[in-house]
Amino acid sequence: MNLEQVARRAKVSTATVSRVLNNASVVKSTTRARVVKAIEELKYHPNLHARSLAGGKSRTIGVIASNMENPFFFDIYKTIESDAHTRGYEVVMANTDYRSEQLVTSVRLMIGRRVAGLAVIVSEMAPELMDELNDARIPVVFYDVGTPRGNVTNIRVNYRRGIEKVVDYLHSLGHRRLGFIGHHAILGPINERMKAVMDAVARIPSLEVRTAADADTLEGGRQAARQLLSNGYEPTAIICVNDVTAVGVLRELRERGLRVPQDVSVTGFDNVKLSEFCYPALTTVHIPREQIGHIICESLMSKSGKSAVAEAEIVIDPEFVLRDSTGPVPPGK
Amino acid sequence: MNLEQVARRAKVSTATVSRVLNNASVVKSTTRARVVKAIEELKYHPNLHARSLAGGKSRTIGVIASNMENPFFFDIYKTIESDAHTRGYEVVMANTDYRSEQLVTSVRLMIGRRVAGLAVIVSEMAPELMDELNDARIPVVFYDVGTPRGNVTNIRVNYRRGIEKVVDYLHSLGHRRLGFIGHHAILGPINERMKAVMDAVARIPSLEVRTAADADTLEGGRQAARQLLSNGYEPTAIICVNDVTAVGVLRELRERGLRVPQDVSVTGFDNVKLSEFCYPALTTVHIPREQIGHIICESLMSKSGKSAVAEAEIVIDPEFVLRDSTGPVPPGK
DNA sequence: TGGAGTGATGTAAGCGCTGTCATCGAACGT
DNA sequence: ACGTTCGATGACAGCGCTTACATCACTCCA
Repeated sequence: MNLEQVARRAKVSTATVSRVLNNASVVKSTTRARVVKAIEELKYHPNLHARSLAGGKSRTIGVIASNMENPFFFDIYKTIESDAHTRGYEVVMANTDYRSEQLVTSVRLMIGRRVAGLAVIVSEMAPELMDELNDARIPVVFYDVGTPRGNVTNIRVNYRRGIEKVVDYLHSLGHRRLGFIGHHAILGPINERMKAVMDAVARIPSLEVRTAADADTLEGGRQAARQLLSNGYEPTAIICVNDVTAVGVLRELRERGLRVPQDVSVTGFDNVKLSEFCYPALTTVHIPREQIGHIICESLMSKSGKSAVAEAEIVIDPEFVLRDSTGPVPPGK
Repeated sequence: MNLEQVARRAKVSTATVSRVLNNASVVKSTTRARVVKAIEELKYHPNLHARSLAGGKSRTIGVIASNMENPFFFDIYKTIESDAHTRGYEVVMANTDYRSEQLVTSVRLMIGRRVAGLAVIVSEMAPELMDELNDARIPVVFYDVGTPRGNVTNIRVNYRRGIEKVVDYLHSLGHRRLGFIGHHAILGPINERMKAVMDAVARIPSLEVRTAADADTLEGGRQAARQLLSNGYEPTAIICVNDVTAVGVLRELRERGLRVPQDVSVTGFDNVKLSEFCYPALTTVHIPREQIGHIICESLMSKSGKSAVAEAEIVIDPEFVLRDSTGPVPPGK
């Protein structure tokens, strides 16, 4: 079922059918009606591949994230999708699961699809891959990628400020022995986030911190908590890299008979919906996901218009959110 | 950057480049090396649209779900994706957000992309849309769509059995006044699931039930609970259509000072990871999402091979999972 | 009355691939 | 020495669209 058959049935040329499909106003209304009728009768659906190929544009934007299971990323995705739709764009998503080969595959897939723009929401990305993307002349927006290269917009969260707020608050409650739970991608002193944590703690001499890591899933958080508490270390407060992980930690503590916040305080990061709904509700740091989604989409759209916009860095300041999972250090600890 | 330029640089024909790209073994290794070199030097990425168009196949399968935010659907999606990848297929996803126009749009988009197969994981679908899909000759697998039409495989969960197990268990604990929390799509006596609930309750004369609904989100569950409890009704047990909703209900009960399970019992459905991690851990019904994902993928693959396989219905029997959110009816209730 | 202007439609050349068929040189058997 | 076979490669016709550009029938005004 193709354009030509529709054209034949409506007794017009393929160009006219194409014009009808693309809402060109030049078509006479009686002709248009004939064409529409033929389309319906034949149950015709335009071939999007042919369209993209012939038109030289795909009207599609790609979103690559490291873990769509985490509602934080999904919220960003949803905003992008909604914004894109209102502008007549489609969105294709790819999940990398924190695997760098998967990231390479996904990026190439997006290039192959000739997406009109690409949002990359992963914490780590090889410089060569950034170059590859840059050479493909695809407008790109990074979220939270350490050191971007090329003509891209990079959106960063001031993680440092966020973590400082958390550390300061815990310190004000009298906590001294802290735990930090991250995930593979960010553990290691090279990582910006990891450094932020270490620096925030180092500012206050009386503070001590140990770290543990796993993927940012419920189960991962639990495993990491187990690991953190396994070698006799008894933190009075545990800082988590995000809310999902924190919920996993909450469970492990419960299982060990440790009450939150009476025995141990726990903090999350992101302020996803779940952080309000778990028990106890998490003290966390809000990151405005919708705003991030809007910025990404807008930036992508403006870039695909002009040829070469100067690269930009956008920094977002997170807000501290006080809930029920934090409390004063237990007496005698 | 296209095939021709690569061919020119490697001093071969476009056909040979194409053969290299598609791993045809007929190419002499020295020629292959020249081509690979040219591809790398030019940073060439094949245009997937052209490939699909010329090849007449897309090696892509589509997945449409009503709410990817719910980990239940996402788990199915992930399994499909992983299975598809091992077979060299790509996956594109679409989220309908329970909106029927969005479903129509998504289905047409998939047809337009000429996907090799399509999984539709939504509870409700207009018959005309099913016909449209059928006419497009795309292999389709439905999950949990009420009354499928055309040459499709339909995977159903024996919801009836699942809900009976829940109702029977609550009855055995002495509960009489029940609440059921669904979501828009399933409320209304026509719906299979709704009927299952009503029938399961009707079997036992002493039982009474009232219903409330909202979307299957944390917030939606909370709203629905509020609605259910707003008009003086005091159920001693609340059955939820899924786990996410149940976690929302848990929060509302906590806010009202009602203890679970001492004052009110709550049950979920699906047995997503979160159901173990929330507090209290949910008594629920397990639905094997990975199995469903595997079946979907396999069915799709086998269909795209043969021309017309007989339609099939696969029914999955759910299992009752006892945890901490259910207990005996409070004395005097 | 004739040419310019205009609105509606047709013609046809690609877009970047794949896949069929043709070609060509080398090795082989007789 | 000559036809045969075969492995390796090239030529080229599409796939189903979009989009200049051409065309054609009118209308309008000098």
